[in-house]
Parts: sequence; structure tokens; C-alpha cells
Amino acid sequence: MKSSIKEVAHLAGVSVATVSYVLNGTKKVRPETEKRVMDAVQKLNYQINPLARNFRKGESKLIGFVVCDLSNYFFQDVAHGLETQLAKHGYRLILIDSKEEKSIEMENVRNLLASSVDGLVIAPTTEDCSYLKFMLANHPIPVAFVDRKPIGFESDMVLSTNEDGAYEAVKHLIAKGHREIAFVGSRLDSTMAERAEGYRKALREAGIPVNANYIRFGDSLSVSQRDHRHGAVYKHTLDLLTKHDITALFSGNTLATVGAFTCLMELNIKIPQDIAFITFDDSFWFTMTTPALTAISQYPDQIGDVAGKMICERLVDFRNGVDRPHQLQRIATQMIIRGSC
Amino acid sequence: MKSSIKEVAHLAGVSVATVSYVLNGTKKVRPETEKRVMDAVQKLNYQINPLARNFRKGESKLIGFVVCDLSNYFFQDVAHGLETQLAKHGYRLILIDSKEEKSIEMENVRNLLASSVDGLVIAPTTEDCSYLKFMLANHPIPVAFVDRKPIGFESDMVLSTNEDGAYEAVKHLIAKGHREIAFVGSRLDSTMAERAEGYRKALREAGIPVNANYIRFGDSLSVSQRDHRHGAVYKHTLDLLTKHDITALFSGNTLATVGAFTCLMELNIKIPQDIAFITFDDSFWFTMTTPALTAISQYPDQIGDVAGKMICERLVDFRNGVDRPHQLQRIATQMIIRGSC
DNA sequence: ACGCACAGGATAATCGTTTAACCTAATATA
DNA sequence: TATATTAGGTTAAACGATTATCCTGTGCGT
Repeated sequence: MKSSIKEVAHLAGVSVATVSYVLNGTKKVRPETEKRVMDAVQKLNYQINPLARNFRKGESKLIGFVVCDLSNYFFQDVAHGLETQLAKHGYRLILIDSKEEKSIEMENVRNLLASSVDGLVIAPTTEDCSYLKFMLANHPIPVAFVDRKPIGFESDMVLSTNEDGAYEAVKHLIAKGHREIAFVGSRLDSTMAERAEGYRKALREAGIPVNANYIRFGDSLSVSQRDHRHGAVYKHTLDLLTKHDITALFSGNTLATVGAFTCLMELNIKIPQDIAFITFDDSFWFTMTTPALTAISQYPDQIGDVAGKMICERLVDFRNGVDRPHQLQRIATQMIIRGSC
Repeated sequence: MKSSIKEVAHLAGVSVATVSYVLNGTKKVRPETEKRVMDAVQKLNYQINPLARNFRKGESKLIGFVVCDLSNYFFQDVAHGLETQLAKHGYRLILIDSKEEKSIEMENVRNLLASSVDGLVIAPTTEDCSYLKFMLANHPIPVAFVDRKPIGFESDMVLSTNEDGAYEAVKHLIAKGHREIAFVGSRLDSTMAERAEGYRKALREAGIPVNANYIRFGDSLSVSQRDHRHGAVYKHTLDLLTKHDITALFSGNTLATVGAFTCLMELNIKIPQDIAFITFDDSFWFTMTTPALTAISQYPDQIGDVAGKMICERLVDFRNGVDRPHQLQRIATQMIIRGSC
């Protein structure tokens, strides 16, 4: 049924080495011999045993993607872009969900290493990634981080232009005449800090004083979008709307938008008449709300794509023994103006 | 650095076989010997080489998931459920996107087989899956289909209760007094046919004549949700709304809902006052539209979960040489009543 | 005629595990 | 006491490819 290289060699009347050379094009072979080999391959319907080859070559052609929260569509799109890019280089993707738990993330990395993946892409649950130093100590492989900047482990990274994107959003609000602009984010991490910085920068440039009370973050509980409707951001939004005189609201990510928008709907507040609204991170569904939401669109597909490229480049560098400094790539965001401001 | 079983054996003063037996618990070993081995493992920080093991055992512990359209959140959720289930059994998931192209799907399966996956889960682009007969001929592995029923290849399947769900939806509309109910679906395949049948059954039971002109399907072009806003379903909806006296609209899936809802919004039609609306397949974002959409919720996570279980069960059956008949499992849908009807 | 280079191919070691088969001493069975 | 069984190991043959090394014959230059 499943034939080995030996049988091909026998049928072709050559040695297994020759068959291997023909199949891999790794040594010169007389055309006639090559034909005999290929005919034998045809006749036996032979296909190489990748298990054996991987074993021999010490590689698996597998890249692991450890996702902090796979139920978040953002990361599903990153995975999509990553998969596409890796496929071009003959690698395949293994997806694992960390469910926003550091312990699961560590377990996932451990498991992936135990499956001898050739590389790792990580969307970390929290910033502290020092554990990787130990895990990768005796078997270093390329690692790329996406979306969140790690601490305690040097590596390649792919992030959105968080500060610039937020800056653009707030500048847009200011241009529309708003001065009382609040910022809500789901959790204060490096990414959200960058976006908050963009928010502040825009205000400063416009000569508007930064009101610390207008900057709110939710808790760092592990929660899915579904649970977020009446979470911490909802309460912050409620407070901002009822106890402060804000005229515009900038939401730091989709999670926060879920809470904030739910609050706006429940209070029956008119957007953009009563409150202007803009959100960081886009979703297809933002076109289906009333009004459609203006958003700073990220390009998760592209983030995955670039991360894949980085890994593949590192892989060839590893093979050639060269060592480049780590790099950080930013993927540009884009403001999509819709009805909400 | 990376030590092999041989060095462990040497350090422990036993044979490699003994080390293997200890590590796998596959033969009785004196406690004292076991301790010596485990100590050596500790000291050398030994970890088994999975490439070698897989090669030797002829398995990869990998399951491939070939997804007709990975940009569709439904399948991303299926993948999520699948990954979780497989992890419990020590298997890992390889995800590949077919981008709704049969040729890519076939290429994907071929690639996956070339990576020697131990099993396959397929969400087929089209119903004809006879190609699998040939591809799996000389190396049969378990296969499970999700969401769509294949033709030309017998295997396990996991589907939603399409007919029952649609029946429940339409019955609900009828109970609200509607009689002029239209049905739009994105494409006529086995799944959509089942939903249409549920629609007809509900009408028949209520003694309402089935108007063939009220049943519409879009084209079978490969399109993403994003492109669907002004596609065939949009046009059908426009036609139904402007040239017919329907009072309720039942959408067969999310793709159709995108087109139908876009049309309703653009015509500024009030839901549910002017038109009652209900959709098959739920999305978190349906809570964020105005009004929130009543939906027949599917449980993609659970579909993935069950598919994973099926594959794992088949896998042990394969090992034991037993052959069970193929089975079809239905995952119950649930009606979530919101504001749209 | 002699030596050399090289093309084209064969031989065999190797990767790290698993596991069937075999061995030995001790214990149980009759 | 003789024999069977068992516990606890060891040995060595696989698994299927890759690849360094070696071998042989041919063509070429001088």
C-alpha cells in the first residue's frame, strides 16, 4: 500500500541514495536514471514519508500560534493572515488558545515545544514573558510576538501604530469641535498605554488640558466579549455620561466598545447628536449598528502576515547561523469614518 | 544540550529499552530502577524527541481542519471548540483555509495528508467530496464533516438541527400573526435546503400556502461577509420589500442577514413594526444592532467539540481494527428572542 | 600510455525511539 | 525436587529517510 523509498529504488534498479537525490534534486543524476526513478515513483504511487524526513532533518515544518483569546475575532483574523503567509513557505500552523490565563499560555508553549514546532508566534496574555527564557534555553527557536509587547524576553514583534491611530482619532474629534473627550479602555497594558498616549498627545497639541478623570480602564479579569456588555467599562461609561459633561467618547478597543456602546444604547443617547463616538479596532459589524461606528481600523490579517514573514526569515537565519538584532514592525491603522462622529 | 534516551540510559546504568519502558509505563520496572531513571532524566533535563517517536509510531498527533472560509466567524468558533477538545486527547490542530474554492480545498487536503495528519475535519466548500475516495485510498484516516453534508464520500458528520431550527423560527413568526413570510438564503446547498424545508413545514402546518416566490437564494459565488452587503440577497430583499406584501423575513444564515439587514436599514424600514425579522445563526453583534436581532442560535463551539470527539473515537477504533458505521450528529439550535420580532 | 579529474552512482552510518524476542534468577507450583 | 511461572531486565531489529564517503568508468591532456 504505502511504499517506501527502498521499493522505489528496487523497482528503478538504483540505490535509495539515488532516489533521494532525484527527489530532492540534491545531486546531479543522469536524465535516463532520473526518468527510471520517476517512473517507479509513479508506478508505486510513492509519496515521501514526512515523519521520517522530519525526524532525519530535525524539523517539523510546524509553527505554533499561542493566542491569548481565540474567541476574540481580532486574533482569529491574525491567525488567518499567518496561516496564509506560512503556507507560502511550506510551513503549517498549529493554533492554541490560552483563554487569557497565563498558566495555560505557559502550558501551551510547553506543549508546542514538546511537539517540536520550528517556530512560535505568541499573543501573550500578560506582558511578563520571562518564562520563555527558561523554556527555550536548551532548544532556541524563532519567536515573534503580536499585538502586545512582552517584557522579560527579547524577540521580534508586530504591533499596530497604536499611538498614531489614537492620535488621529482624537484629532478628528477635536476638529469636529469637541473638547470634553473621554477615553475608555478595557485594561491597562502596553498597547492600551500607547493608545492613551496618542489620546493625550492630541489634546496637548490642541491646547486642551488633559483631565485624568476622563481616562478610564476596566479591570484585568479574563472575560470574553460576551461578558463585557455590563462590565467595568459599562460602569465607567455610565459614570462619565451621567456625572460629567463629556461630548465625545473614544473607546480603546472592541472589548471596551461593547461595554460603552451597550451603555449608550441603554441610556438611549443619540449618537452623534448627544455624544460623538469613535473606537479603536474595527469590526465588520460596526457597519450594522445604528449609527455605523467610526473606527480606527487595524489590519490583523496583515499583522499575521508580517509575523509569518519574520518567523520564516529567522528560520533561514538560524540555519545559516546568522544573528540579526530583533525588530519591531508597526502595521499602520486607518480611520474609517462612519456615522458615529 | 539536548540529550537522547541513550545518555539517560547510560547515566542511569540501564538499557535504553528500560528507559523507554519507564517513560511510557509500558512494562513493569522495579521502583528502585525507576527512580534511577527518573533521576537521570532530571539531571540531564531530558525530554523525549517527538519527531523520533512520531516517526517510530507512525503517527503525528496532528488533526487537520480544512475550513471552507476561515474569515467566517462561525468556523473560527468551530475551530475553537475543536482545538479545545483535541487538546484533551493530546492532539493538536492544524488549520487551513480553502477560501471557498474547491481546488484550494483539494490542495489543502493533499498537503495535510503529506504532513501525515492522523485525522481530518472538513467544512467543505461544495458538496461533492468524492475526491477524498482517491486521496485516502492508500492511507485511510478518520474524517469528520462539519456544517455541510458531503456527497460522494461516506463519513461522520456534525450538523445543526437545521430543519427544526427553521421550523421553530417560522412558527414563532406565525404565532405573532404573520402569514406573508419570506425566506432568503445565501446559497442553495444541503444545509440551506434543510432550513427551507423547516420553513415550508411550519407554513404547511399552519395551513398557509407556500409561495415559491417567497423563497429566494443568492448566487454561489465565493464571497466573504464583507462583500455581501450589496450582493444577491440584498437584491432579493429589495425586490421582496418593494414588489411584494411580506410582513416578515426569515434569513437563512449570517451571510444572508448581512445583505437583508443592510437593505432594511437603507430603506429605513422599521423593525419589527414594518417588518419582523429573524435570522438563522447567531452572532454576538446581533445584540448591538437596532433593534437587536432575534436569531436561531447555533453552537459552533459545540460542533467543533463533537467533531473532535468523533475523530478521537475513530482513531482508537482504527488502532483496534474495529469498524463502526458512520454517524451523523445534530447539535440543537436555540431560538434567542430579541427585539426584531 | 599514463595519470587526473570528474560525473554518476553505490554503500552504509545515522537520526532517537519503540518493541518483539530473549535471557536470567527468583519464586511459585506440583 | 523438578518444573513452571514471573518479574525485571537486556539485545537488537526495525521505522524511512538523508548524506558523507567511497567507488568506478570515462574522457581528456600531455
